[in-house]
Amino acid sequence: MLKDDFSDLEMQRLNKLEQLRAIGQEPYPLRAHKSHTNASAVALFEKAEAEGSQEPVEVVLAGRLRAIRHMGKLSFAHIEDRTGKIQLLMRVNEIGAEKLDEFVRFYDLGDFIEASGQMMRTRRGEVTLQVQDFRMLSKALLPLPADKDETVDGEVVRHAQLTDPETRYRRRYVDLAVNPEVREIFRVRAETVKAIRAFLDERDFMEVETPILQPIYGGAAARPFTTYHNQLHQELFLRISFELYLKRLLVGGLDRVYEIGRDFRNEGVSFKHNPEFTQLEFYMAYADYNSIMAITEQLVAETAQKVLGTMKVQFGGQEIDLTPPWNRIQIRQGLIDQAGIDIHQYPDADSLAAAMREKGIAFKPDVSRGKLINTLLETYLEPIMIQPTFLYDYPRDISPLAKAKLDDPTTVERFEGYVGGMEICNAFTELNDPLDQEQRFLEMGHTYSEDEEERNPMDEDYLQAMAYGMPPNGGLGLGIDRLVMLLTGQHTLREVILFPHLREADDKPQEKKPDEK
RNA sequence: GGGCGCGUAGCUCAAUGGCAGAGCAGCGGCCUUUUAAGCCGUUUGUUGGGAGUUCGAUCCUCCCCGCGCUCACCA
Repeated sequence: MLKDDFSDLEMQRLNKLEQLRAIGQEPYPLRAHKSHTNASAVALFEKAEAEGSQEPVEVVLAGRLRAIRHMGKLSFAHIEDRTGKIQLLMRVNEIGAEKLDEFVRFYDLGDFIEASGQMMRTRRGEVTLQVQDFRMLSKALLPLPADKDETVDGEVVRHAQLTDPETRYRRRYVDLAVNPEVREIFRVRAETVKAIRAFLDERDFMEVETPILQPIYGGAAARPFTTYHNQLHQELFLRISFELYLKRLLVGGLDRVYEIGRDFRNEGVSFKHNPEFTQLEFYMAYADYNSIMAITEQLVAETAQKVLGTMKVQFGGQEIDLTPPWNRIQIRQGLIDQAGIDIHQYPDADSLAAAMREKGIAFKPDVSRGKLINTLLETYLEPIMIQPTFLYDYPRDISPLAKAKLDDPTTVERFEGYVGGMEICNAFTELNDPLDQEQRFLEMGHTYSEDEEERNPMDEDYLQAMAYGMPPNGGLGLGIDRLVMLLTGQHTLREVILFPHLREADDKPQEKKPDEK
């Protein structure tokens, strides 16, 4: 039972709850009767004040008790709702000794209360609700972390703030309840997604939903999560991307489609990787990677403007200017400049590997030319792309769904967008030639060994769809979580994902799982 | 998965191979304009879990759990 684990502190609160019931006060009443938000009550009072009105401003406010200061025959408190905090003043003159005593004895920080009365201004000038009556809306049995705010020269200084990351992520509700800046991050996140939708909707894109449980996964090089449908006796994969389904829709005449949703990748966790993450993908018929580049920088810049009111963000101690046009670096030229290697002089993996070895660059042996080039990108280019940059023209062998360049069959029309040294999007002129696509699938089958899980399986139905005719198109995948990191100045995905993945908390240490060795 | 670091009261953090502490929160008082309210008094704990060394372990050693950083992985 819940209360079996209660500490003395928590038992005290439970006692208070029972005492409230004993005097006929329901600690969890069915309904509240809040008439104003805290902010609107303040605004209402200030307006009346400005107009010199003598009419009392009567309101019913509700919120969570965040500060209590008892002073004998009166008590001050602050309650907080979604619009902020407001001070309550409870005087024995208005509410009577019995009611004041009730507040002192049975109400704790963290409780939700409702209070009615008239707005007034204290001697110190704070707009305050002078309480006529109040009641419990919800008794909190567990105490919230005891933070306290101090105002020094107008700056709010937080004391004893909840900072332990494990508590913050595992009990995000507590984190949100006591850390307003965390609530702000998720407000920005919600606004970001809203702005992206608006941007695409305005351009006649149609939002769609495609399968998350897929019989064949594809569209990215990643290991999938697997699951099983009991009735159908079918192995299923959680999608690693939306790509192949969205492009099928282009075949069906849906020229502009997008989806915002969750991808799942069974890989390591890091500051920029979470096993499930939110992705935007859109596909646009009759576009190519050049037009997608232009739309992408516009999308990100407009979103920042709408959400933050500026296209300049602070990230990693640097100011990043998202205003279009972004930098554009062709991979070959970028590597000539930064690594001193012209990849065109090394048409195969062996020769490129030799050149890299000569320069003392560490790399994994026995990988494709494309993967070697990718290593070069990560080493030489990624870290320096702080200001928004499109890196373009990728190796064909690591881009099986992108169309090759006319004058260079080893290179495809693909770009990735980097901001703050972090990849935020990936796009290409989509391959729409079914025979070429089939060839690519076959090549992937050779490039990756049978047991490599990021090997993309041949998707026969996708090929068939393409064989019916797919309009030329460009598509984009953009990591929403990473974009929100950028817009909120956070340096780990965990800060922008409400419930980030953590290892399972084990209350009974020493006990190994049965299947563990 | 590897390496490094961390885990002490509800929160933030001290401490020492020898009785485990402070502030806030809590509890009991005083207090009618406070706002980290103040003043007086007072309680907290399996020092993440287990084992070992030791007369004695929160401290040293080992194992386990969790978190963080980092490497690997991640077109």
